[in-house]
Amino acid sequence: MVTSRSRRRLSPEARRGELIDAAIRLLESGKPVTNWVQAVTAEADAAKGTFYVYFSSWEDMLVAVRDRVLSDYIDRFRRLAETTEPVDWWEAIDAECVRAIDLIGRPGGLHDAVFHGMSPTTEDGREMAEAIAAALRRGMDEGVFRSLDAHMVAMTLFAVVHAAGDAIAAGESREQWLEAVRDLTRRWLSP
Amino acid sequence: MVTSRSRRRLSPEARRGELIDAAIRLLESGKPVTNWVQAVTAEADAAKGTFYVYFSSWEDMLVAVRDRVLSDYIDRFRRLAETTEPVDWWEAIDAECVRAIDLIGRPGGLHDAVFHGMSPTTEDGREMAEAIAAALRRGMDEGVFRSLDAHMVAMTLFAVVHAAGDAIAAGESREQWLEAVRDLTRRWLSP
Amino acid sequence: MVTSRSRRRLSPEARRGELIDAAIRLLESGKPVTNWVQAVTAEADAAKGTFYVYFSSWEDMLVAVRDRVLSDYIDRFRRLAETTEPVDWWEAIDAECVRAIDLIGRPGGLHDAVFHGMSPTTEDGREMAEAIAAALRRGMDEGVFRSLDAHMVAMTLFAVVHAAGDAIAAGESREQWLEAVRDLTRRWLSP
Amino acid sequence: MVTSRSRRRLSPEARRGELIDAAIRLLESGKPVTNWVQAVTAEADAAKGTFYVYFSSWEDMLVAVRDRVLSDYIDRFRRLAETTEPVDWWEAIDAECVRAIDLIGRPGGLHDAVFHGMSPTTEDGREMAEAIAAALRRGMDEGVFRSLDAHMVAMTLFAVVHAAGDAIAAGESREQWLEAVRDLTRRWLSP
DNA sequence: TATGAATGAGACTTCATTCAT
DNA sequence: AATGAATGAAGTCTCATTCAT
Repeated sequence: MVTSRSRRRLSPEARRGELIDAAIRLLESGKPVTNWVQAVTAEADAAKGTFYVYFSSWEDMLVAVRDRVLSDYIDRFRRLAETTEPVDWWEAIDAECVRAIDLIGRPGGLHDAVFHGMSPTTEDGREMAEAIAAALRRGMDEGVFRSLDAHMVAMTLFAVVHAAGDAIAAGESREQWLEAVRDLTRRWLSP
Repeated sequence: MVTSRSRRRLSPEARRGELIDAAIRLLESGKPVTNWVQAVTAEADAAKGTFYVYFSSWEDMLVAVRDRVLSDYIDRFRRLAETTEPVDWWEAIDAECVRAIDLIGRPGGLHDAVFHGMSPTTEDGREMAEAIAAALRRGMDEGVFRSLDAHMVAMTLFAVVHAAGDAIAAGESREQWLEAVRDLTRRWLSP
Repeated sequence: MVTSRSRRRLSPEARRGELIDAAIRLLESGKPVTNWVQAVTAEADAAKGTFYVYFSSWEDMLVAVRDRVLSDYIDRFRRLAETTEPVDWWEAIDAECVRAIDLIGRPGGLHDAVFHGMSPTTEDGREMAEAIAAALRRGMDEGVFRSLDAHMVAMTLFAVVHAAGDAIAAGESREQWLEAVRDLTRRWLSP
Repeated sequence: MVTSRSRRRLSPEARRGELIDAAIRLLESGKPVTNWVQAVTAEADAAKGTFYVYFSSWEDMLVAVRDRVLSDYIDRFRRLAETTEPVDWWEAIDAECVRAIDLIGRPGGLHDAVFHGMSPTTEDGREMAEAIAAALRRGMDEGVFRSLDAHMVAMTLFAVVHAAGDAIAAGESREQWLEAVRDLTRRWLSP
């Protein structure tokens, strides 16, 4: 298979983006990969050496992937925490849970690569937890949620959502798990 | 470093046990290890080749470690589910949660090595989940807990306890997390 | 599979013989074996260590196997060379060729283990070649065979027989090869 | 011994060639080698890992060596079989025998590595045997050789030549063996 | 004599990373 | 900026051989 790729000159931004995209694609595909650097560059139609022009190591790439995946979430929670519009907190929390469960439940190793070992000690972990906690705090302030330690609620919620996603990925019923999580949050967070 | 170790002849059982012990010790220590087989045999005061007399690969050892760690739990839950004595279900659930949190919260990679990727699809995962669910079911039958899908409650509880343990391992307050989990279970499972 | 074999005390002769038998059985079986010492002792229903009571190394065993297999041949050729009875040399050579071809043609790695690398430089090789040559020399002396360098004829014959055996082992027609060898010897050795 | 070799960047073709050359050199040298990959890369002034860029295993390399060594032969026989020029078959067969005997007789393990176990079942074996047989068939058609199964003649001839080469490598007289083979072919193949 | 648990040198292989072009 | 050939440290695993019992 001689895919004689000729030198493709791209802007650094674009090339870096293509590599991250390729990594995410592979991570999501769930195919077992051992030789990551080679697999990613092949997928991105770039040469192996090009990888190291943009990332200093494989760990570095993983950080980039995590950033990309999380920034979406974090942004949305920040907006929730900072908006001046009125927010339907129950609807918001349900929607975010579903969204997260579906991301995690998607078969493939993406969420694992992104979340595994992501404790509140990591930079990313803290940022994510804080964004969620900030939103929850507003819901508590407005009296919609019971007053609890928002940080701990955020972490716990994250764990629950994770479990649901895993179970769904393992073949259990999505509907039942969504309902179960909804039931749990209602019981737990209602004043 | 020639630690000219003399040949120690042990019964297969004993030697296998020593190797598992050594593995658990290292896993718990949290020291970063890359070359596990060599590290474990060194720790167990055995030769590298001896490892392969008892385990066909590192994965195989991990299974043995998991078995060892889980069997304790599973036994206790089975006893709860089968006893004819009256059980104080709230006390039981609290006690088990504390115990689990403390195991997981113990610094080091043991619980991670044992539990990571342990979904209800794995043999061990299913066995554990079932043992917990069976106990919960009795609590529900006796009307102490609300009637819910015991399997899902078990999995979720496991995730929550895991999160608590992780947080504690990361330095957060044990007391506050224990209290939070207690509060969650009360709210969630009370009829 | 706990074949709890209890200590079987055998005369050294008998035990050694059993081990050689087992080795030949395995060699003949053609099953791919990597761990020979272990395979042979298992087959002989003996402990691994017992092997080294009778053989100083695996090479040593191979020598014993070779001796066993060859001694038969050598004896027969010696008898041919030394008998005072009249010999039908054409019949004798045909019979020996068939016998050798059938040994070699028997599927399995025995003949390979025994003959591979057996050049006239090895002790065994020289002995075998000499025995054959001695018999041929008598056939020549009696005028039945053409006068040729008996040693070279022996070696060449050996090679031809080997090729025939291999071909048969590889699935070609035994009858045709036997006939071809017979034709070759007639043409080549007739005065 | 730190032979701080600097990085030599070669075209894949060139590097692969150098590795094969090195392997042939070692094979011919007859030195006992256990760790082939390491020995070959050292000989080729390359790093161990480089070997696996071009060959997936030592077996793979052996195939390449065989191809290299055999292609010469096969080509020559094919040409003989296909030429429209008149061919002096006796001269041709003598020349090829001498050539083959000299290759095999060259001390060292090359021919052994290449030919051992090369039965007519292997791809290469069949190809080689067929090329020889095709040439012989033409000699038979032209009435120079007696009519025989060309395939069997080819295999047998191969074996005889092999024996001669081995004997010469073991120190016997080249002249006598060449003469013996010549005598054999004359007797056997003349109409 | 017999056992089988223990050994460790070393073979094989992988893959993140480097660097000459 | 881009390439891809080259590297070698590091890991996994095998198996003939040893030796305490």
